[in-house]
Amino acid sequence: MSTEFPRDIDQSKVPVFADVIVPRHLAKTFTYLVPATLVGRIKVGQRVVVPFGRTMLDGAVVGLAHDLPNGVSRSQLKAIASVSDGDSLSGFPPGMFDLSRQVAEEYIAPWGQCLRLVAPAARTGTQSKWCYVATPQGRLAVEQGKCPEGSLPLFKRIARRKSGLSASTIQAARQGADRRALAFLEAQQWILKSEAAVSKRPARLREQEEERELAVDEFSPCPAPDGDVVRRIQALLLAGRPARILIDGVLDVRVGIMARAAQLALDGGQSALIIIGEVARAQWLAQVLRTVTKLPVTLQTRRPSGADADSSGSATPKIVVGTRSAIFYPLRSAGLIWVDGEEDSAMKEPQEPHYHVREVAWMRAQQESALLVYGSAHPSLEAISVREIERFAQSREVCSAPSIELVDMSREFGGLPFSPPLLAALRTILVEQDRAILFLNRRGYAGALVCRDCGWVPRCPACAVAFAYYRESARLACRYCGRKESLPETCGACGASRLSPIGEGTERVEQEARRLFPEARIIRIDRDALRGVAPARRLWQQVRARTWDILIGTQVLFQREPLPPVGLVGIIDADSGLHFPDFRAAERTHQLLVDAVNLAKPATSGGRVIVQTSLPNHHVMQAVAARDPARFYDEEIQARRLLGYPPVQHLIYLTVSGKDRRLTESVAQRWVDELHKILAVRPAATASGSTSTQRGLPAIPPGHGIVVLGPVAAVGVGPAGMHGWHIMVKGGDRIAMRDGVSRSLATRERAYPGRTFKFSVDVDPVDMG
DNA sequence: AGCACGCCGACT
DNA sequence: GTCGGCGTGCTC
Repeated sequence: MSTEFPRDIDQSKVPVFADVIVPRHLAKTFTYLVPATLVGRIKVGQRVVVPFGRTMLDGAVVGLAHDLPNGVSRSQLKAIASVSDGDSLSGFPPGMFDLSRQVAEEYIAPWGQCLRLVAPAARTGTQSKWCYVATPQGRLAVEQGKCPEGSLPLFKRIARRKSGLSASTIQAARQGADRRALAFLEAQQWILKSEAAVSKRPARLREQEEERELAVDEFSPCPAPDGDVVRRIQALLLAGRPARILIDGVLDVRVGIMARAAQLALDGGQSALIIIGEVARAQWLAQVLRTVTKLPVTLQTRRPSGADADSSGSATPKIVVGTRSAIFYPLRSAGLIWVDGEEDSAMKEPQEPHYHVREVAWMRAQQESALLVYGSAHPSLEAISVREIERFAQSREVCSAPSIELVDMSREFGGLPFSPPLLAALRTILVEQDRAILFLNRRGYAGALVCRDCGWVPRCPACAVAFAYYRESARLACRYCGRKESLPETCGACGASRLSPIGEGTERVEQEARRLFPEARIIRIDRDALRGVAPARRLWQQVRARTWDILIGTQVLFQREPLPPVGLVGIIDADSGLHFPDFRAAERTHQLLVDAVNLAKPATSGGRVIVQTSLPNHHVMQAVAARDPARFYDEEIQARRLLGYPPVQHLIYLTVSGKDRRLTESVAQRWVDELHKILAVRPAATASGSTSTQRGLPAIPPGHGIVVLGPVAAVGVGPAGMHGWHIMVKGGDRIAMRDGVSRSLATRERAYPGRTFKFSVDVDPVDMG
């Protein structure tokens, strides 16, 4: 990818050629002539409309030159059609053009693709609501030769697309003849302007309806004390230098501080940008902030559309609450950027460019000299490991935390979902007419084997992640390095022979609860139960109305507004998430358990949490039971250091996909080979313990070796008939890895043009596989 | 990525 | 016979 710095040139010399990037998955730039009328206006960073193939595209100038680049002759060049301006001269909100370049470099994505993130979507993309379709009478008329010559090409262009041609595609291009042709065809009713097949309106309406239902009144954020945090925020906002702080605390405390911080920013004439993972949470938070601060709050849960986001950024300071893509929201002066729940996997964009809000927010904060706040009840290891970060632990008062007990499931109760202590606690709750939440960790379903007696799980000796269990082939395989093993007969820890797939038996929880407590009102909230809009709404209404005694739920419990605390939280299978084949399995489990614990009332009001686990000595369980997150973080960071995982080292996850399984594998293998050459790495085997030495390679400083793992077959993802192979690049030298992968990607795409193979890159992957 | 050109199966 | 599926190729 050509990511050389934009160059400006001596404007006095003409003619000038402009290098333009377009919003497509194309890594290269395209050269255009600068028309005499625009010579003064075309600068690097200028947004321009250019003819591209048969259409017009919204691109950006990334370079200027007096000479033609090699390989192109002047005759094939087209001229820039116009500059897009809007309120800002360049057509981009201030700083956003540079931000898009940083994102492109950091995440190894075509710059043009990143442009779409920062350019208000007025013309870019095919999101237009309108499209033109040919009418039957139009087709007939044209068949009969009634169509004038001038309008014929346009009609044919529209007619050949069954679902019609997007209005924006034509609109941008319609000048002179095309414009007249379009008007003529429409007047004759030979074409029809109609709403595009995928209309966004129903979704938007639904969201608004849901927003009205949100139970904001039940939530009262802790009023932010004029304590250390608020004073520090105030000082940092005034300092006008980029800074990062981490606020580690429960939601009601965070929201209190957030409201104060936003207020302080606005008092100082600056805006506040608040990012939160889930749409429903963003809606809830916007409502809460409106109520608490009495300030204007804009909700931005989708990419800015032309209507709302003017290109220069909003002139009056305001509070913007939004989901992931709102990190690119144009604001004139963002003094405060708050990423709430920075550890949420929703902070990672699943499509190209695979940016992470935690990092993009920092890029933006640096650019705008803003204060960046990461807020979380259980910060990621990445956030706590940021070298210069100031951390404020706003821990719950000890008295406001519930009492927590661990129940060792490895020695008791023969596979029943409820241990005697949990049963007893449930009975008490029902007698006292309080409520209980039974929490299930469904993530464990992903298929590992576990010993029913001691909780041991077979793991890959090299990667330390749980082996994935393949029932059909009766094998174990490592999702990271591809190592395969046959099924163990007996448990590797205790020698028992009761190994079975994780998750079996948890379906029985609801059944069993109903059998044991026939008089209790029991509802279940999980992905299956929430399928469909109407059932989901009904269920959430029931949850809010508290017409239940026992609520059985999975992670989806945390995706909405916070639930009112209950007397008892029972965590049925606390350790099942530990066995997910992901190096973050323990971290995720810790987060979930902390969230589950926070569903309970304070101990002073009788709040209890019962954690059922087969691994009571695991650092996650110990940290939760002791209400001491440091126990978890200290041990977890040690493990990451030992195994070379983030945040100590870095990962880049590569995927090759294609139709033919074997061919795709060989293409992936060649990519691995090339990465070895470019990165001068030892073969993966060396790093994982065996002893072969590669001759002629430079010595790698200890701790900074880069390893390349794979290719590993992808498991059942992607469209049917496609085969994916994953490669993982792992190492300490982030820049070298990024540059190497970037270069190798370019050669791969050159070596395999066309669509036979698709290459994708995910820097700092969050969910793998 | 889009969008068009070009080559093979089920329909007026 | 052609309408329309989606497999390659190109975009300054």
